[in-house]
Amino acid sequence: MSTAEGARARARTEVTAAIKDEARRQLAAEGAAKLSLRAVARELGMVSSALYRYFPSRDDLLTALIIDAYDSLGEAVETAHAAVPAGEFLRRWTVACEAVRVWALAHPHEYALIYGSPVPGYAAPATTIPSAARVAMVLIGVVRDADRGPGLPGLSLPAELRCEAERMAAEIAPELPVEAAPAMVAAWAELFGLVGFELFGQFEQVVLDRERFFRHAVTRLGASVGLPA
Amino acid sequence: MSTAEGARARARTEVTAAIKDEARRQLAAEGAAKLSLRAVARELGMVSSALYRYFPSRDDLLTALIIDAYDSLGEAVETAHAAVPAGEFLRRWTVACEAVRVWALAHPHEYALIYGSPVPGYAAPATTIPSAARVAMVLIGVVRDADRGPGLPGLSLPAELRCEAERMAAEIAPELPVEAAPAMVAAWAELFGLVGFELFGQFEQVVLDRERFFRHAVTRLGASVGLPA
DNA sequence: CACAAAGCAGAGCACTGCTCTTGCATGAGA
DNA sequence: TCTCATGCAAGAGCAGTGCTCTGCTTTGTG
Repeated sequence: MSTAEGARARARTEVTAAIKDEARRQLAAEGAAKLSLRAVARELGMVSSALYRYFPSRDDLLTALIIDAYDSLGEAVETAHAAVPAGEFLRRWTVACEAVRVWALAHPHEYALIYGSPVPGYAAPATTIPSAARVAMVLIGVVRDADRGPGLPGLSLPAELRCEAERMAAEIAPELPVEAAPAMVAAWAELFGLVGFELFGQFEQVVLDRERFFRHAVTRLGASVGLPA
Repeated sequence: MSTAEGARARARTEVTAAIKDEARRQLAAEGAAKLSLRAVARELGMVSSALYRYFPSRDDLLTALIIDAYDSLGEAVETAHAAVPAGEFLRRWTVACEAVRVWALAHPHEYALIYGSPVPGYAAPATTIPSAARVAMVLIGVVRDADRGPGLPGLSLPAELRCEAERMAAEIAPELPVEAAPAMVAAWAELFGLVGFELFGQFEQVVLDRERFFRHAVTRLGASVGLPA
């Protein structure tokens, strides 16, 4: 009665939030594979079956955590990027990329949840797409602004890819020059390739000064999508 | 007595191979998370506890499969690459990259096992390193040969990265020019970023003509490490 | 040929996700 | 204000998991 939604509904959202919090704690501590509904329930002082009133299955709980992780990463990147003056395109780009890396190092298990191998038999529902796209939107925004501003240098685009590039540009970033679309997607993949390799141990005994190397790589990446130095 | 190693040892290696084969079958069918020692034993007509005579734990079985997967991928890339004339550097590069993609699409679960998120609490032993390095060795070989041949164009290398680049070059590819080392590592990460994104669904509704896009991306990648067109 | 070692089966432990029934407390309408 | 339906938690139980321990049988070898 204290709120418009009624006491019952409010209690429900509170318990739901508490479950997600505890699940996130266990996720950070042990990883997605060891996330157990029973353990979450135990920690919250309830019985395991009670959790199924809030999440119909373990996968649904994971989906909720996935969306939260995408949003957490997206917000981190957006705020870091927003602190850079709009005219410094390359710095906007590198700062956004570095925010991805910093977030990933701070939340390795959540990163693995969203960018690692998908759980078998689990298909991420379409609900996750908007949250998942936030990082890409920031990167696209930088290139779009640079294109409107000083003008992007013409990127090469072989004839056989023209058709696909036009579709890509039309579908994901209508304001982007057609030539930039494939380069953007490739840069996007390299960014997460770099972060994933560092996080998942592939750089062990290969790259030691990770931060410096990463900064160099994303700077080159900015140039590869046509950002002026 | 029929062989030098003795009948007992031979039976042991045969059973070990049978276990790995069945495990690989289940891995391909259901993914690493659903690989169950009991199911493997059941399919082989033995009891679960008997498996522990061959693999001390589930993780040890996974390690064996990981090494096999790295070797399978490495061999696929090596043979595809060997079919290209030594002088066509860019084609050697793209063929090797495309072999990675083809293998990954044919063995998605094994790819996820070696390049996806690591199992929590599981650290890949150093035994896996030689097998894991085979793909990188092929790529390094192409750039090395191109450098000895027509000469690689000078890649830019900021002063602050010089030290790390020298260490990287010395440690992983002594014959490589120092300037090429960071570019190689970045290209390596992008290659697996691209393949991973396609395999793990990140390209859904973003890239449709995957093969064409991939070919374009790895061609650009070859140029980025200095290979002449 | 005898013996020790290797391999096997089976029971059992402590878990997991998930389902079903039962009983209780509480919020909402008469 | 009282009643009643609804939301929720509890607990037992099912089928499965990785892993261990105890005996028993097979088998290669000195």
